[in-house]
Amino acid sequence: MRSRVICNALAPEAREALGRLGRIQRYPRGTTLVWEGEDSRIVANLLSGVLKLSSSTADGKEQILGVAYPSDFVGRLFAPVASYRVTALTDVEVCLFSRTAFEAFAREHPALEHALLEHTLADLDRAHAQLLDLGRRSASARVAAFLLDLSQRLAEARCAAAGGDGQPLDSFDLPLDRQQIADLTGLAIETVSRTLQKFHRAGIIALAGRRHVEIRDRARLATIAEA
Amino acid sequence: MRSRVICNALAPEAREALGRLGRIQRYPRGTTLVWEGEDSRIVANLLSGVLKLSSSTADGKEQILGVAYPSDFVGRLFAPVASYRVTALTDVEVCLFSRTAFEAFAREHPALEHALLEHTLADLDRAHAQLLDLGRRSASARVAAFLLDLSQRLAEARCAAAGGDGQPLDSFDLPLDRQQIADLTGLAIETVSRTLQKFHRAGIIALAGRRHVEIRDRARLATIAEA
DNA sequence: GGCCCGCGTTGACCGGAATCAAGGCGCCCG
DNA sequence: CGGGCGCCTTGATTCCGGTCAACGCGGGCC
Repeated sequence: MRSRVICNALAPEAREALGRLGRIQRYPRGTTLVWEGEDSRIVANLLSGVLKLSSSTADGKEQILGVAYPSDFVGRLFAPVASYRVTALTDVEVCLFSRTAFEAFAREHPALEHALLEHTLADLDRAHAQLLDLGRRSASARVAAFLLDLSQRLAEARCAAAGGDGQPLDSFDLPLDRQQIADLTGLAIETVSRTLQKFHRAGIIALAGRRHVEIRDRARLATIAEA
Repeated sequence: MRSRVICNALAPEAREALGRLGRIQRYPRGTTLVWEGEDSRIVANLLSGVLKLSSSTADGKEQILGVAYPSDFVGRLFAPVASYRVTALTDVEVCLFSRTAFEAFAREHPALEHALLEHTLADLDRAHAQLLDLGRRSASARVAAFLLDLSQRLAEARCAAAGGDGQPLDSFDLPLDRQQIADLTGLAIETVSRTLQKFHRAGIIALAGRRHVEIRDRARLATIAEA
């Protein structure tokens, strides 16, 4: 399996040239890096931490479109305005590029555009899965699917960073608070809370503190997520 | 504005070479070209007609992930299995390619991969808009948004084919029946029917026959779609 | 270590859309 | 032009999840 970091598609010298275009930047939890509707001037590679990509209705209800983990590429290439907001869910470290400079560089390096294409197709697959969830699944199924997806993606991010084995994690801290889980799953915060407690009482998961989760019965969770 | 057909990104000789890889094929309405979960062996360019891309839950509820119009590229590159079903909503004419042959050709032609990237990013934008709809909007807003989007995309497809001006159409035939609109908007068929009748009684649209729609008050429809 | 703020949980109630159940009627066929 | 099938509409009822409201409690801060 190839690395998930897009710049690894490049030869070492090209990678170094790209590195010179970018600059490392840190932001504290809660910072919004890009607002929906504003000029799309930057794109970024997420080095550490977790970002949310979100959009909202005119009357202020928010929907999280996706969550980015370390090694993910973030930003909308080839569009003058950003169509979603990008916010740090944890302290984050990103490698920022000027969108236009990055685009020009990509034009010169087909391998990079190829990697971006594969990455974007994977994002599209995830969006499709989320569409099925939001359109056709119950609250329980959505929360179960969220937990399973999170455990998988945290494991992948850890793998990309530290060379773990990519097996899903059974015990982890939620990078999202209850409201954010609600925004991701298209539910109300109370429904998220009730559903998590229901899983807890059923012995499917364990909850400790506000953020810690342990998956105790992955198979049952998967069954619930299917329906 | 560049053409929306991806092969127009190529120089004439390359376009001809690509043409030799593909073959034109017609299918009657209702044909499923690709099943979800089966080997992903083909990709295609839609020449005429309308396709739906859909996925379903274990218990059989369907969600339409997107609808493809003439000039759209369809299929999942770089994945061994198809993640969604592709079905003809009308009689269609497509230019079919072997997925692997197309991929190899794209590797040799960076301009094609670039066009595919832009196309995929546009698909992702549409999926994001649909996520906001399904997660956070009422039945009325979803149906209104569907009608507006359809009128826009039918106009674009007509533009790509016949050189129209790309202005949204106010009068058109629905390529989808009520059940398919329900599957696209994540609603029940009865809710779709009731909502359309409500718009009709309010004078926002006119309905004639089963398929014909005329948008009479686009501004009001847009307001409803926003909420 | 105690206090307090804000996130999370729980309960009561409500409402929008799903579901269940009949008809109506457009449209294709003979 | 008439019949009948299948799509569509309409109505009655249910129920899931949203909303409103109050309380609990974890964890940060003094």
